[in-house]
Amino acid sequence: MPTTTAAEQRADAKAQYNAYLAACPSQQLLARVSGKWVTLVLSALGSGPECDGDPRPMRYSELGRVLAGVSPKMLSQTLKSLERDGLVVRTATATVPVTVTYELTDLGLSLHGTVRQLKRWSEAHRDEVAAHQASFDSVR
Amino acid sequence: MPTTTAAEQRADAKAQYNAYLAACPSQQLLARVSGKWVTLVLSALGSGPECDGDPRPMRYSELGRVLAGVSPKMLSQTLKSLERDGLVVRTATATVPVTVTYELTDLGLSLHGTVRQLKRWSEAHRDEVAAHQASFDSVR
DNA sequence: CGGAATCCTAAATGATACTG
DNA sequence: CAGTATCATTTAGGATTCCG
Repeated sequence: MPTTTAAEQRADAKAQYNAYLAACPSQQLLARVSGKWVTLVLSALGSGPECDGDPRPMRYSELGRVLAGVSPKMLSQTLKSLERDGLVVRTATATVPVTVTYELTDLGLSLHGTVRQLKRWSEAHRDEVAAHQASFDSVR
Repeated sequence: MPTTTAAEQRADAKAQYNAYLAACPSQQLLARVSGKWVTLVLSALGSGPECDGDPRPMRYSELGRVLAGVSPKMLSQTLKSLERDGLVVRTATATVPVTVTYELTDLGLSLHGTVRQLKRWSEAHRDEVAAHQASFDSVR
């Protein structure tokens, strides 16, 4: 029996996939940055709780309140990854109950600008997309 | 036994989350549009296989080749959702083995422009992010 | 208050085989 | 060629509990 079957093909596909990622390396960063909570946190820190204000530092619990429904786990996780990427800074003040605030860095602000564009696109074309969906579904 | 425990709290969280989505409705579209394969397909159709060319129609199998590693399932699924959203058009020609091509619509092109910006951001700041990650990790 | 650790569920994703 | 159907797996996400 030849050794050329499923295992090889799988390895091959992986290799090709990695080759594609190597060709478009930004996809990896893009993927990391496109996460659900990443966008939301970025949005909150960049636009304030009202979704359209100015960037300002926010506390952990405040973020938790604004992004209602987020579990502490996801919030920590997201904030930590953003801090690791240098998009936010964490500031801990040693008051009696500890006070921790998160704020966008310049890098984070620049990304927020881009994300904001994507958000604007979403807002601008939401009706159009919805209309397409409706007509598509009605045919089915 | 009171009926106020896990189930209620879960429902409550859901409700709050929905409330937040209602406040920022574009997040839904944003989330749909930020999917891994969505970005990749959009990229391929918008920039050609080389990742930096011009938009042009591509065949199903060609997309499968370019996005090496994608399963037929994910490819179909992604293409169908994009078609449903009105971002791509599917054209089937009744040749002997069927020929099917996918192409960006104007709407899809406009999104591709925005995604391209995000990609550019990723490319431009990749080193910076990597540096931040490295220094962050070295402290830990 | 701000998180870390643990356990668990559901959804996304993928491999594979089969059909028009 | 262009998919669909099914099953296995990975992973994201979330509830809960405890620590500094």
